[in-house]
Amino acid sequence: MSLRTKDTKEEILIIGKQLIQLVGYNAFSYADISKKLNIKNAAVHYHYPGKQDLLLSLLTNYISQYKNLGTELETSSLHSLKKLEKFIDPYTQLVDNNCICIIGSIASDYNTLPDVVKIKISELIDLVIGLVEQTLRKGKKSGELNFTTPARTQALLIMTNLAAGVQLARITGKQDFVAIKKSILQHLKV
Amino acid sequence: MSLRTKDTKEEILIIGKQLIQLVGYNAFSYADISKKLNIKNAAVHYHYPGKQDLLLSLLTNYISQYKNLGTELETSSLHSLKKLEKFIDPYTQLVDNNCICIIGSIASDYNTLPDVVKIKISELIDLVIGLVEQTLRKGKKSGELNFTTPARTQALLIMTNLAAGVQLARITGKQDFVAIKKSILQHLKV
DNA sequence: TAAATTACTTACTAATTAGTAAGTAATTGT
DNA sequence: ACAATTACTTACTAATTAGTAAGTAATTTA
Repeated sequence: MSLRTKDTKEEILIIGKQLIQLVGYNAFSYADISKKLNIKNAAVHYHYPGKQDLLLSLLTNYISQYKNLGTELETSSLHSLKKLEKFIDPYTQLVDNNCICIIGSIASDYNTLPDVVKIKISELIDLVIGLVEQTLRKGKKSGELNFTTPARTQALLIMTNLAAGVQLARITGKQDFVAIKKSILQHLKV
Repeated sequence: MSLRTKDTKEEILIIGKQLIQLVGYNAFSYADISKKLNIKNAAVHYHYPGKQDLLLSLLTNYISQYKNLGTELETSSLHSLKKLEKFIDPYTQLVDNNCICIIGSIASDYNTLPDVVKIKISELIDLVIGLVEQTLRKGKKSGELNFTTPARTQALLIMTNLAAGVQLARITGKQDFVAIKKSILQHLKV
Protein backbone atom coordinates (compact mmCIF):
# COMPACT_ATOMS: atom_id res chain seq x y z
CA MET A 1 0.00 0.00 0.00
CA SER A 2 1.25 3.45 -0.87
CA LEU A 3 0.66 6.92 0.44
CA ARG A 4 -1.19 8.60 -2.37
CA THR A 5 -0.12 12.20 -2.81
CA LYS A 6 -2.13 12.55 -6.01
CA ASP A 7 -5.43 11.12 -6.99
CA THR A 8 -5.94 12.26 -10.55
CA LYS A 9 -8.88 9.93 -11.12
CA GLU A 10 -10.80 11.50 -8.28
CA GLU A 11 -9.81 15.05 -9.21
CA ILE A 12 -11.08 14.49 -12.74
CA LEU A 13 -14.43 13.50 -11.28
CA ILE A 14 -14.53 16.62 -9.11
CA ILE A 15 -13.74 18.94 -12.04
CA GLY A 16 -16.25 17.07 -14.21
CA LYS A 17 -18.94 17.53 -11.60
CA GLN A 18 -18.15 21.26 -11.28
CA LEU A 19 -18.28 21.72 -15.05
CA ILE A 20 -21.62 19.94 -15.40
CA GLN A 21 -23.06 22.17 -12.69
CA LEU A 22 -21.48 25.32 -14.16
CA VAL A 23 -21.90 24.95 -17.95
CA GLY A 24 -23.62 21.61 -18.59
CA TYR A 25 -22.58 18.22 -19.93
CA ASN A 26 -22.50 19.21 -23.62
CA ALA A 27 -20.57 22.42 -23.03
CA PHE A 28 -17.34 21.06 -21.56
CA SER A 29 -14.61 18.96 -23.12
CA TYR A 30 -11.84 16.71 -21.86
CA ALA A 31 -9.48 19.57 -22.73
CA ASP A 32 -11.19 21.75 -20.10
CA ILE A 33 -10.50 19.11 -17.46
CA SER A 34 -6.92 18.35 -18.51
CA LYS A 35 -5.97 22.04 -18.62
CA LYS A 36 -7.25 22.59 -15.09
CA LEU A 37 -5.27 19.60 -13.76
CA ASN A 38 -2.15 20.32 -15.85
CA ILE A 39 -2.29 16.93 -17.49
CA LYS A 40 -2.79 15.85 -21.09
CA ASN A 41 -6.20 15.12 -22.52
CA ALA A 42 -5.15 11.47 -23.06
CA ALA A 43 -4.67 11.11 -19.32
CA VAL A 44 -8.34 11.86 -18.83
CA HIS A 45 -9.19 9.21 -21.41
CA TYR A 46 -6.94 6.77 -19.53
CA HIS A 47 -9.10 7.06 -16.41
CA TYR A 48 -12.43 7.53 -18.20
CA PRO A 49 -12.22 6.22 -21.78
CA GLY A 50 -15.31 8.14 -22.88
CA LYS A 51 -17.19 11.13 -21.62
CA GLN A 52 -20.11 8.87 -20.79
CA ASP A 53 -17.88 6.76 -18.52
CA LEU A 54 -17.07 9.89 -16.55
CA LEU A 55 -20.73 10.81 -16.25
CA LEU A 56 -21.60 7.25 -15.28
CA SER A 57 -19.02 7.25 -12.47
CA LEU A 58 -20.32 10.58 -11.27
CA LEU A 59 -23.90 9.35 -11.18
CA THR A 60 -22.82 6.17 -9.36
CA ASN A 61 -21.14 8.35 -6.72
CA TYR A 62 -24.27 10.45 -6.32
CA ILE A 63 -26.39 7.33 -5.97
CA SER A 64 -24.26 5.97 -3.14
CA GLN A 65 -24.14 9.37 -1.43
CA TYR A 66 -27.92 9.74 -1.57
CA LYS A 67 -28.32 6.16 -0.33
CA ASN A 68 -26.18 7.12 2.66
CA LEU A 69 -28.26 10.24 3.24
CA GLY A 70 -31.36 8.06 3.00
CA THR A 71 -30.32 5.69 5.78
CA GLU A 72 -29.04 8.64 7.80
CA LEU A 73 -32.42 10.34 7.60
CA GLU A 74 -34.33 7.13 8.35
CA THR A 75 -32.44 6.47 11.58
CA SER A 76 -32.11 10.11 12.63
CA SER A 77 -34.26 11.56 15.40
CA LEU A 78 -34.10 15.06 13.93
CA HIS A 79 -37.30 16.98 13.36
CA SER A 80 -38.61 16.31 9.84
CA LEU A 81 -38.21 19.96 8.92
CA LYS A 82 -34.53 19.78 9.90
CA LYS A 83 -34.16 16.64 7.81
CA LEU A 84 -35.57 18.46 4.82
CA GLU A 85 -33.29 21.40 5.46
CA LYS A 86 -30.38 18.96 5.34
CA PHE A 87 -31.58 17.96 1.90
CA ILE A 88 -32.18 21.52 0.76
CA ASP A 89 -29.03 23.23 2.08
CA PRO A 90 -26.67 22.10 -0.73
CA TYR A 91 -28.90 23.92 -3.22
CA THR A 92 -28.14 27.23 -1.51
CA GLN A 93 -24.44 26.47 -1.98
CA LEU A 94 -25.09 25.98 -5.70
CA VAL A 95 -26.71 29.39 -6.11
CA ASP A 96 -23.75 30.99 -4.33
CA ASN A 97 -21.39 29.35 -6.81
CA ASN A 98 -23.36 30.28 -9.92
CA CYS A 99 -24.17 26.61 -10.44
CA ILE A 100 -27.24 24.46 -10.98
CA CYS A 101 -27.85 20.97 -9.59
CA ILE A 102 -26.62 17.85 -11.37
CA ILE A 103 -30.12 16.44 -11.76
CA GLY A 104 -31.47 19.59 -13.39
CA SER A 105 -28.39 19.96 -15.57
CA ILE A 106 -28.42 16.37 -16.78
CA ALA A 107 -32.20 16.30 -17.14
CA SER A 108 -31.93 19.19 -19.61
CA ASP A 109 -29.44 17.21 -21.71
CA TYR A 110 -31.31 13.93 -21.26
CA ASN A 111 -32.15 13.35 -24.93
CA THR A 112 -28.51 13.64 -26.00
CA LEU A 113 -27.26 10.91 -23.66
CA PRO A 114 -26.66 7.19 -24.38
CA ASP A 115 -29.15 4.69 -22.99
CA VAL A 116 -26.78 3.33 -20.34
CA VAL A 117 -26.55 6.83 -18.84
CA LYS A 118 -30.30 7.44 -19.13
CA ILE A 119 -30.92 4.35 -17.01
CA LYS A 120 -28.50 5.56 -14.33
CA ILE A 121 -30.12 9.00 -14.25
CA SER A 122 -33.50 7.39 -13.86
CA GLU A 123 -32.15 5.36 -10.94
CA LEU A 124 -30.73 8.48 -9.27
CA ILE A 125 -33.92 10.48 -9.68
CA ASP A 126 -36.11 7.66 -8.37
CA LEU A 127 -33.80 7.39 -5.37
CA VAL A 128 -33.95 11.11 -4.59
CA ILE A 129 -37.71 11.34 -5.06
CA GLY A 130 -38.12 8.32 -2.79
CA LEU A 131 -35.87 9.86 -0.15
CA VAL A 132 -37.88 13.08 0.01
CA GLU A 133 -41.15 11.18 -0.21
CA GLN A 134 -40.28 8.95 2.75
CA THR A 135 -39.16 11.90 4.85
CA LEU A 136 -42.44 13.65 4.11
CA ARG A 137 -44.49 10.52 4.82
CA LYS A 138 -42.79 9.91 8.15
CA GLY A 139 -43.09 13.58 9.10
CA LYS A 140 -46.79 13.61 8.37
CA LYS A 141 -47.42 10.38 10.27
CA SER A 142 -45.58 11.72 13.31
CA GLY A 143 -47.49 14.99 13.10
CA GLU A 144 -44.38 17.06 12.43
CA LEU A 145 -45.41 17.99 8.90
CA ASN A 146 -48.62 19.09 7.26
CA PHE A 147 -49.59 18.70 3.62
CA THR A 148 -52.66 17.47 1.74
CA THR A 149 -51.33 16.20 -1.61
CA PRO A 150 -49.97 12.64 -1.88
CA ALA A 151 -46.41 12.34 -0.50
CA ARG A 152 -44.90 11.59 -3.90
CA THR A 153 -46.56 14.62 -5.45
CA GLN A 154 -45.40 16.79 -2.56
CA ALA A 155 -41.89 15.44 -3.09
CA LEU A 156 -42.11 16.30 -6.79
CA LEU A 157 -43.28 19.82 -5.97
CA ILE A 158 -40.36 20.38 -3.63
CA MET A 159 -37.80 18.88 -5.99
CA THR A 160 -39.01 20.94 -8.92
CA ASN A 161 -38.98 24.10 -6.78
CA LEU A 162 -35.35 23.39 -5.92
CA ALA A 163 -34.06 22.23 -9.30
CA ALA A 164 -35.62 25.05 -11.31
CA GLY A 165 -35.16 27.43 -8.38
CA VAL A 166 -31.39 27.35 -8.77
CA GLN A 167 -31.75 27.62 -12.55
CA LEU A 168 -33.90 30.75 -12.28
CA ALA A 169 -32.01 32.31 -9.38
CA ARG A 170 -28.79 32.22 -11.41
CA ILE A 171 -30.52 34.73 -13.71
CA THR A 172 -32.89 36.70 -11.48
CA GLY A 173 -30.80 36.71 -8.31
CA LYS A 174 -30.28 34.76 -5.10
CA GLN A 175 -33.17 36.39 -3.22
CA ASP A 176 -35.62 34.47 -5.42
CA PHE A 177 -34.12 31.16 -4.33
CA VAL A 178 -34.18 32.25 -0.70
CA ALA A 179 -37.88 33.08 -1.02
CA ILE A 180 -38.57 29.69 -2.62
CA LYS A 181 -36.71 27.81 0.10
CA LYS A 182 -38.46 29.68 2.91
CA SER A 183 -41.81 29.08 1.28
CA ILE A 184 -41.23 25.33 0.89
CA LEU A 185 -40.49 24.91 4.59
CA GLN A 186 -43.23 27.32 5.72
CA HIS A 187 -45.81 25.44 3.69
CA LEU A 188 -45.01 22.15 5.44
CA LYS A 189 -45.30 23.53 8.97
CA VAL A 190 -48.17 22.23 11.10
CA MET B 1 -45.29 42.21 -53.17
CA SER B 2 -44.94 38.51 -53.87
CA LEU B 3 -46.78 35.39 -52.78
CA ARG B 4 -44.27 33.61 -50.57
CA THR B 5 -44.36 29.87 -51.08
CA LYS B 6 -41.32 29.39 -48.86
CA ASP B 7 -40.22 31.14 -45.74
CA THR B 8 -36.86 29.64 -44.95
CA LYS B 9 -36.00 32.25 -42.36
CA GLU B 10 -39.10 31.42 -40.34
CA GLU B 11 -38.67 27.66 -40.79
CA ILE B 12 -35.10 27.90 -39.46
CA LEU B 13 -36.47 29.57 -36.34
CA ILE B 14 -39.08 26.84 -35.89
CA ILE B 15 -36.51 24.04 -36.21
CA GLY B 16 -34.13 25.91 -33.91
CA LYS B 17 -36.83 26.24 -31.28
CA GLN B 18 -37.67 22.53 -31.57
CA LEU B 19 -34.01 21.55 -31.23
CA ILE B 20 -33.46 23.74 -28.16
CA GLN B 21 -36.50 22.16 -26.52
CA LEU B 22 -35.46 18.65 -27.57
CA VAL B 23 -31.68 18.52 -27.06
CA GLY B 24 -30.58 21.94 -25.80
CA TYR B 25 -28.75 24.92 -27.28
CA ASN B 26 -25.25 23.43 -27.06
CA ALA B 27 -26.26 20.08 -28.55
CA PHE B 28 -27.45 21.17 -31.99
CA SER B 29 -25.57 22.60 -34.94
CA TYR B 30 -26.46 24.55 -38.05
CA ALA B 31 -25.94 21.28 -39.93
CA ASP B 32 -28.89 19.78 -38.03
CA ILE B 33 -31.11 22.63 -39.21
CA SER B 34 -29.88 22.70 -42.80
CA LYS B 35 -30.30 18.92 -43.22
CA LYS B 36 -33.91 19.08 -42.03
CA LEU B 37 -34.76 21.89 -44.44
CA ASN B 38 -32.72 20.42 -47.33
CA ILE B 39 -30.64 23.54 -47.64
CA LYS B 40 -26.92 24.17 -47.16
CA ASN B 41 -25.45 25.19 -43.84
CA ALA B 42 -24.37 28.52 -45.37
CA ALA B 43 -28.01 29.34 -46.05
CA VAL B 44 -28.67 29.21 -42.33
CA HIS B 45 -25.74 31.56 -41.76
CA TYR B 46 -27.21 33.88 -44.42
CA HIS B 47 -30.38 34.36 -42.34
CA TYR B 48 -28.74 34.14 -38.91
CA PRO B 49 -24.99 34.88 -39.19
CA GLY B 50 -24.22 33.30 -35.81
CA LYS B 51 -25.96 30.82 -33.55
CA GLN B 52 -26.48 33.60 -31.03
CA ASP B 53 -28.39 35.65 -33.63
CA LEU B 54 -30.79 32.75 -34.06
CA LEU B 55 -31.26 32.42 -30.31
CA LEU B 56 -31.72 36.17 -29.99
CA SER B 57 -34.46 36.19 -32.65
CA LEU B 58 -36.16 33.29 -30.93
CA LEU B 59 -36.13 35.05 -27.57
CA THR B 60 -37.43 38.25 -29.16
CA ASN B 61 -40.34 36.26 -30.62
CA TYR B 62 -41.09 34.71 -27.24
CA ILE B 63 -41.02 38.12 -25.60
CA SER B 64 -43.59 39.55 -28.02
CA GLN B 65 -45.77 36.45 -27.72
CA TYR B 66 -45.76 36.61 -23.93
CA LYS B 67 -46.47 40.35 -24.10
CA ASN B 68 -49.53 39.51 -26.19
CA LEU B 69 -50.59 36.84 -23.71
CA GLY B 70 -50.10 39.40 -20.96
CA THR B 71 -52.48 41.96 -22.45
CA GLU B 72 -54.89 39.16 -23.37
CA LEU B 73 -55.01 37.96 -19.77
CA GLU B 74 -55.31 41.49 -18.40
CA THR B 75 -58.36 42.33 -20.48
CA SER B 76 -59.93 38.86 -20.32
CA SER B 77 -62.91 38.16 -18.10
CA LEU B 78 -61.97 34.50 -17.69
CA HIS B 79 -61.75 33.02 -14.20
CA SER B 80 -58.18 33.38 -12.87
CA LEU B 81 -57.80 29.61 -12.72
CA LYS B 82 -58.68 29.38 -16.40
CA LYS B 83 -56.15 32.10 -17.14
CA LEU B 84 -53.47 30.11 -15.37
CA GLU B 85 -54.51 26.98 -17.24
CA LYS B 86 -54.00 28.93 -20.45
CA PHE B 87 -50.45 29.60 -19.27
CA ILE B 88 -49.85 26.03 -18.13
CA ASP B 89 -51.36 24.09 -21.06
CA PRO B 90 -48.37 24.45 -23.43
CA TYR B 91 -46.22 22.64 -20.87
CA THR B 92 -48.38 19.53 -21.20
CA GLN B 93 -47.74 19.66 -24.94
CA LEU B 94 -44.02 19.72 -24.24
CA VAL B 95 -44.12 16.56 -22.14
CA ASP B 96 -46.06 14.79 -24.90
CA ASN B 97 -43.32 15.71 -27.38
CA ASN B 98 -40.41 14.66 -25.19
CA CYS B 99 -39.38 18.30 -24.87
CA ILE B 100 -38.61 20.78 -22.13
CA CYS B 101 -39.47 24.48 -22.07
CA ILE B 102 -37.23 27.10 -23.66
CA ILE B 103 -36.72 28.93 -20.39
CA GLY B 104 -35.57 25.82 -18.54
CA SER B 105 -33.41 24.68 -21.44
CA ILE B 106 -31.69 28.04 -21.88
CA ALA B 107 -31.39 28.62 -18.14
CA SER B 108 -29.37 25.39 -17.90
CA ASP B 109 -26.96 26.65 -20.56
CA TYR B 110 -26.95 30.22 -19.20
CA ASN B 111 -23.25 30.38 -18.31
CA THR B 112 -22.17 29.41 -21.83
CA LEU B 113 -24.06 32.23 -23.53
CA PRO B 114 -22.80 35.68 -24.63
CA ASP B 115 -23.86 38.67 -22.58
CA VAL B 116 -26.22 40.06 -25.21
CA VAL B 117 -28.21 36.81 -25.01
CA LYS B 118 -28.09 36.73 -21.21
CA ILE B 119 -29.75 40.14 -21.11
CA LYS B 120 -32.55 39.00 -23.45
CA ILE B 121 -33.15 35.87 -21.36
CA SER B 122 -33.36 37.98 -18.26
CA GLU B 123 -35.92 40.19 -20.00
CA LEU B 124 -38.01 37.16 -21.02
CA ILE B 125 -37.96 35.63 -17.56
CA ASP B 126 -38.88 38.89 -15.86
CA LEU B 127 -41.76 39.25 -18.29
CA VAL B 128 -43.08 35.74 -17.65
CA ILE B 129 -42.73 35.99 -13.89
CA GLY B 130 -44.53 39.35 -14.01
CA LEU B 131 -47.32 37.88 -16.11
CA VAL B 132 -47.99 35.04 -13.68
CA GLU B 133 -47.54 37.35 -10.70
CA GLN B 134 -50.14 39.82 -12.01
CA THR B 135 -52.62 37.05 -12.77
CA LEU B 136 -52.20 35.72 -9.24
CA ARG B 137 -52.47 39.19 -7.71
CA LYS B 138 -55.67 40.01 -9.60
CA GLY B 139 -57.14 36.60 -8.80
CA LYS B 140 -56.50 37.02 -5.12
CA LYS B 141 -57.92 40.54 -5.05
CA SER B 142 -61.09 39.39 -6.79
CA GLY B 143 -61.36 36.44 -4.41
CA GLU B 144 -60.97 33.86 -7.17
CA LEU B 145 -57.62 32.61 -5.89
CA ASN B 146 -56.23 31.77 -2.49
CA PHE B 147 -52.58 31.78 -1.44
CA THR B 148 -50.61 33.17 1.49
CA THR B 149 -47.08 33.75 0.13
CA PRO B 150 -46.26 37.00 -1.70
CA ALA B 151 -47.53 36.98 -5.31
CA ARG B 152 -44.02 36.99 -6.78
CA THR B 153 -42.97 34.03 -4.64
CA GLN B 154 -46.12 32.16 -5.59
CA ALA B 155 -45.35 32.89 -9.23
CA LEU B 156 -41.81 31.56 -8.75
CA LEU B 157 -43.15 28.39 -7.13
CA ILE B 158 -45.52 27.75 -10.03
CA MET B 159 -42.90 28.50 -12.67
CA THR B 160 -40.33 26.24 -11.06
CA ASN B 161 -42.91 23.45 -10.73
CA LEU B 162 -43.60 23.73 -14.45
CA ALA B 163 -40.05 24.20 -15.75
CA ALA B 164 -38.51 21.39 -13.74
CA GLY B 165 -41.74 19.40 -13.96
CA VAL B 166 -41.29 18.88 -17.68
CA GLN B 167 -37.59 18.13 -17.15
CA LEU B 168 -38.35 15.41 -14.60
CA ALA B 169 -41.42 14.02 -16.35
CA ARG B 170 -39.34 13.34 -19.46
CA ILE B 171 -37.47 10.81 -17.30
CA THR B 172 -40.01 9.55 -14.76
CA GLY B 173 -43.10 9.70 -16.94
CA LYS B 174 -45.98 11.99 -17.88
CA GLN B 175 -48.13 11.09 -14.87
CA ASP B 176 -45.70 13.00 -12.63
CA PHE B 177 -46.29 16.17 -14.63
CA VAL B 178 -50.04 15.63 -14.57
CA ALA B 179 -49.90 15.32 -10.77
CA ILE B 180 -47.84 18.52 -10.50
CA LYS B 181 -50.22 20.46 -12.73
CA LYS B 182 -53.31 19.29 -10.83
CA SER B 183 -51.66 20.15 -7.54
CA ILE B 184 -50.73 23.68 -8.64
CA LEU B 185 -54.32 24.49 -9.58
CA GLN B 186 -55.82 22.71 -6.58
CA HIS B 187 -53.58 24.62 -4.23
CA LEU B 188 -54.82 27.97 -5.55
CA LYS B 189 -58.52 27.16 -5.20
CA VAL B 190 -60.43 29.15 -2.63
C1' DT C 1 -34.21 47.07 -69.72
C1' DA C 2 -30.40 47.56 -66.85
C1' DA C 3 -28.98 47.64 -62.03
C1' DA C 4 -29.54 46.15 -57.69
C1' DT C 5 -31.05 43.09 -54.34
C1' DT C 6 -32.48 38.56 -52.48
C1' DA C 7 -31.80 33.93 -51.44
C1' DC C 8 -29.34 30.99 -51.88
C1' DT C 9 -24.98 27.15 -53.41
C1' DT C 10 -20.22 25.85 -53.86
C1' DA C 11 -16.16 25.47 -51.75
C1' DC C 12 -13.36 26.41 -48.30
C1' DT C 13 -10.96 27.26 -43.43
C1' DA C 14 -9.42 27.16 -38.76
C1' DA C 15 -10.58 25.46 -34.39
C1' DT C 16 -12.25 22.07 -31.48
C1' DT C 17 -14.00 17.63 -30.56
C1' DA C 18 -13.70 12.70 -28.82
C1' DG C 19 -10.77 9.20 -29.13
C1' DT C 20 -6.46 6.06 -30.04
C1' DA C 21 -1.87 3.88 -30.50
C1' DA C 22 2.63 3.69 -29.10
C1' DG C 23 6.06 4.87 -25.98
C1' DT C 24 8.05 5.73 -21.12
C1' DA C 25 9.21 6.33 -16.32
C1' DA C 26 8.15 4.79 -11.86
C1' DT C 27 6.31 1.64 -8.88
C1' DT C 28 4.88 -3.01 -7.44
C1' DG C 29 4.69 -8.00 -7.13
C1' DT C 30 7.11 -12.48 -7.35
C1' DA D 1 16.39 -8.97 -10.10
C1' DC D 2 13.16 -8.99 -13.31
C1' DA D 3 8.38 -8.94 -15.07
C1' DA D 4 4.22 -6.78 -14.92
C1' DT D 5 1.36 -3.10 -14.00
C1' DT D 6 0.20 1.77 -13.34
C1' DA D 7 -0.14 6.36 -14.73
C1' DC D 8 0.81 8.82 -17.54
C1' DT D 9 2.96 11.73 -22.34
C1' DT D 10 3.69 12.24 -27.21
C1' DA D 11 1.73 12.34 -31.34
C1' DC D 12 -1.77 11.55 -34.15
C1' DT D 13 -6.64 11.04 -36.61
C1' DA D 14 -11.22 11.58 -38.28
C1' DA D 15 -15.31 14.03 -37.55
C1' DT D 16 -17.72 17.98 -36.50
C1' DT D 17 -18.03 22.74 -35.45
C1' DA D 18 -19.00 27.78 -36.52
C1' DG D 19 -18.16 30.72 -39.91
C1' DT D 20 -16.67 33.01 -44.59
C1' DA D 21 -15.83 34.40 -49.45
C1' DA D 22 -17.11 34.10 -53.97
C1' DG D 23 -20.34 32.90 -57.32
C1' DT D 24 -25.22 32.43 -59.36
C1' DA D 25 -30.02 32.39 -60.63
C1' DA D 26 -34.22 34.66 -59.95
C1' DT D 27 -36.72 38.47 -58.69
C1' DT D 28 -37.47 43.38 -57.83
C1' DT D 29 -36.74 48.26 -58.52
C1' DA D 30 -35.69 52.46 -61.04
